[in-house]
Amino acid sequence: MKPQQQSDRKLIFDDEGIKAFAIHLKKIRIREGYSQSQLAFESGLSLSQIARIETARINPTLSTVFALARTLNVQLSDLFDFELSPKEK
Amino acid sequence: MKPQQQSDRKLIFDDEGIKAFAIHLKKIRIREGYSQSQLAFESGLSLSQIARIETARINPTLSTVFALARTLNVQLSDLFDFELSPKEK
DNA sequence: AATAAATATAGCACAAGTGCTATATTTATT
DNA sequence: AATAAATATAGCACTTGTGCTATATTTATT
Repeated sequence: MKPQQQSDRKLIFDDEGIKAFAIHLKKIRIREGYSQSQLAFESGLSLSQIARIETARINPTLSTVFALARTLNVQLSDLFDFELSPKEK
Repeated sequence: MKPQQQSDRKLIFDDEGIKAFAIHLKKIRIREGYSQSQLAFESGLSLSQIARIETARINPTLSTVFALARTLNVQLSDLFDFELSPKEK
C-alpha cells in the first residue's frame, strides 16, 4: 500500500476564475442561441468537453477557448468580460 | 520498431491564436514594467513557463492566464484585447 | 405521464501543460 | 570587450486536458 505521496510542486487550479468563466460562457452560449451539442459540433470540440467547461470541472486551454469564441462569433474581450478577484499581496 | 502510429483524434493547437496571445502578453508585461522572472516569481508560475508562453511554444490553461492577469493587475479584457481571425465556414 | 432533447457524469487512453533544474543564447550595461 | 541581466531551450517527471464512448440525469415538449 503506497502512501499517497504528496508532490511538493504546486499546480494552480484557479477555482474561482474557472467558475466565473463557466458561468460567463454559458450565458454567452445561450445568448447566441447555441445548445452544447451544436457548439461542440461546430467548434470541433467534444460535447463532454463543453459540459466539463460549463460545470467548471476542468481548466481549459487557450486553444479550446479560442475555438469557442470563433464558433460563437464573439470577441475574446466579450468572452472575458468578467471580473477576477484581485490578488491579495 | 513500432511504426509511429498516428492517432485519428484531432487535438487543436491554435497556432495563430497562441502566437497572437504571446505577442500581446509580452507587450503588456513590458508596458507594466515586469521582467519575465519578476512575473514568474510574483505569479507563482515558473520562469520556463513564462518563456514558453511568450515564445508561443505551448497552449496555456486559463488558470495560468488568470495568474498572469492578476499579477500584472490588468483586466482579462485587456489581456484579450486582440483579434482572432474569424472561422471560415 | 410519456417521450424527446439537452446536460451532466464516468472511465479510459493519449497528448500535452507545468514545475523543476540546468544550460545556452541574446541583450543591456559598464 | 567584458560582465551581467534577461530571455530562450531542453529534458524529465508528474499532472491534467481532451477525445471518445457510453450512460445517467435533468429539462422541455406533446
